[in-house]
Amino acid sequence: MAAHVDHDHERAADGERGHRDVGGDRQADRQNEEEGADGLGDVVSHVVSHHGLPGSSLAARRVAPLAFLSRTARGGKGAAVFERMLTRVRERMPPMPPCRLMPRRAAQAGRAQGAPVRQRSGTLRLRSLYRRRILVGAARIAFQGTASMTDVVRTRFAPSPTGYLHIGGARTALFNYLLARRLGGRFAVRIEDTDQARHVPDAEGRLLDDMLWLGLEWDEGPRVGGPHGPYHQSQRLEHYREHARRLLDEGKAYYAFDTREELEAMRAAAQREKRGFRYPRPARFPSERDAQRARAEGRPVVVRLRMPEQDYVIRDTILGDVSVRAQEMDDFVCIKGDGWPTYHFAVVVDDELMRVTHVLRGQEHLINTANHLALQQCFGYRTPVYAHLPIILNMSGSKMSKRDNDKLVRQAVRTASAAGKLTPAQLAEIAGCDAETAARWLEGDVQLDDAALRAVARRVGVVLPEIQIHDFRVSGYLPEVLLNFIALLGWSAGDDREKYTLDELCAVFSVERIGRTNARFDRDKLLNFNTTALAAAPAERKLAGLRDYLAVNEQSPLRGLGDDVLAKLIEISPTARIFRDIDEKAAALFVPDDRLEYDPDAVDKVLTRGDRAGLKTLAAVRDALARLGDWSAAELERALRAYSESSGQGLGKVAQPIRVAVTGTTVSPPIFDTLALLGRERSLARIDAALRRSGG
RNA sequence: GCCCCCAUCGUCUAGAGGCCUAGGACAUCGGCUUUUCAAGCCGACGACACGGGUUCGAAUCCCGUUGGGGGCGCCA
Repeated sequence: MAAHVDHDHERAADGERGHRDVGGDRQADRQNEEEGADGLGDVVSHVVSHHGLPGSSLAARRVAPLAFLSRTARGGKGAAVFERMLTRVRERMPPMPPCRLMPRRAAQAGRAQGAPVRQRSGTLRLRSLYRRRILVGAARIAFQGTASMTDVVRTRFAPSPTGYLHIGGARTALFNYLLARRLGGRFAVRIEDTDQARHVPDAEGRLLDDMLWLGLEWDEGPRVGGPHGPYHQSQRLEHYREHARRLLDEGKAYYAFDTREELEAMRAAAQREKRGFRYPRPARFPSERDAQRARAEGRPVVVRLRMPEQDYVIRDTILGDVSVRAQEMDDFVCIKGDGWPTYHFAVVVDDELMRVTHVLRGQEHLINTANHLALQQCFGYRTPVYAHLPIILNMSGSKMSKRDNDKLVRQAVRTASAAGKLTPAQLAEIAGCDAETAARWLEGDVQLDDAALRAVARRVGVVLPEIQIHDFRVSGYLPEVLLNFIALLGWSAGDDREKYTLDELCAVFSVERIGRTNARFDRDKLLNFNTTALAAAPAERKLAGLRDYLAVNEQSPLRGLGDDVLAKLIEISPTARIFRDIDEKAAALFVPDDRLEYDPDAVDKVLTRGDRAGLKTLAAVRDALARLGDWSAAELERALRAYSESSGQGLGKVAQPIRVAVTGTTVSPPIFDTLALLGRERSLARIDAALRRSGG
């Protein structure tokens, strides 16, 4: 039973593509033109179709040289050899009986009964062929063949403006940018602001600023315009309405009036019966008048696509062919109750209208693509080239998201509350919201906005890990380093090289070299990258970077310092990993003397502990310093080294008490520079204050 | 629950059936250096998830198991 033929889903074994009628016609035709009717693509699909049969590895071995030859196969004497080998491969491989797509379990049952069953998606076969690069030649043709042979390559980044740009989004943007640059095409940004409920004011500006900070400039989009605008979906509603109208008129879509509760109940029922949910399509579609009546009654009115009853094959450049069976497809909503389009609908309409040729996006969109193929089919639109990027996970293995930070802080707040250290009223005040919102946040019902979350985190002493691009800017990373690092998440050039500038990436990037496995975001490695880059960067770059860091760190005491001082700070911090290191190390130098805070642990460890040896040293050194004529770093070093030698203690024993006395902590730039920067008066005053405080 | 994708050191990865005793980078550990924090230098540890199959030969091709991830919205 497993292998019986279902005429609707019959697929000829010699490589006929499942989505022929999804705009695949044109695609297949053009490919054939490229390769010749009996070209490599044909052989490959032949092999792919039969790979499950014995002798397949033999076939693969035969195909390898064919692929190699394919470059010379179009004309010249290579063609004859190519043809001969082609024939031999075909003779060895009889066509496989047609079969239909089926779930894994049915396939297993079929195989057990000895039926010829092909693996459901064919992805594995394609993938393995890709891996051996047998297909690379063909893949390149397929990848460019869909559109780029006749059109200029156009990629887009289509973020939803709900906050800052995050790592995954940045990588998507970067890859789209690189592909456009590599193929001499254009890169557009489109704002997908179709969710009125979740509209976050200002989010778009922040997102775009983050992109610019990274150096990702777009050819078309907000702020710069372009020939296919407007580039905000909120300004394109006419297009969507028009398109929906078309589907409605042609009977390819229909009105539906279900409430959320009704839908929820249906889904729950499906779950209970252990089947996937599909919207129950009515036998007769509601009329325009029915829709008006429903509206008058206050019922929600949406437009659903009448999903064509067929399998879809997503031809993905990275993943290979991914099949989605008809029974998995649903009559999804195209137009929401508020009259705005859903993502699926808007994306298909806009990608066509904006002439997008290549779609690179996260793998979380992979299955959605089937919906898009269906819509393209209904409109008669062509299908862009798809490439779904592996997902970036955080180190714990889950998807990276802002929610993690929310959770982290919430947990800390609960602990603090339980210990009586934080009252609900205080929480609300810190977060800058009313008590009710604060309570709801504590329950996990809502998320705090960025500033509020930061404020609360600071209060409960939680150091937030960087998640969004902006976080890395605030921490003091170099944008070019972050970009370099992100590029390596899921992509490699195939050699041992790891350091690239954006221009260099443009030159070597290729979609074929994007991997299929999810990548974890390794902060330690990024830190190392930044450390190395910072050490190697010219002084001007570092100064500009530090300025940028200060621009987004309002509370830093280094703010407002002149370039000469900042340059000096950079000079005396040659081993800083991020700009925050410089900031934290030098901060104490720039707070007023009477506001200097002493770290009790530092005071205890360095000054008072062990019979107050540190204080004694400090007092002795103070007098030596006071006698100095020239308060320069060089002179200070000479004096302190001389003292350390004459007193028979290591320099550390001398430097640390001074350090704690003048900075309040055990960490600062080199002690000589620290003193020089602080100046004679303030240095001595701070030392005196420290001696007084500790009763020295 | 249903569907889909994925699988090489702890992490990112290289790997085109024989060049693999599996390469590089980060992390870790040990040593050196050292005025703090760092940084630097030298060295070590460390992986083909498991079970079948194909093949003279498998990290690589096939099947299965296990594990991980994603989707199942009037979010995108």
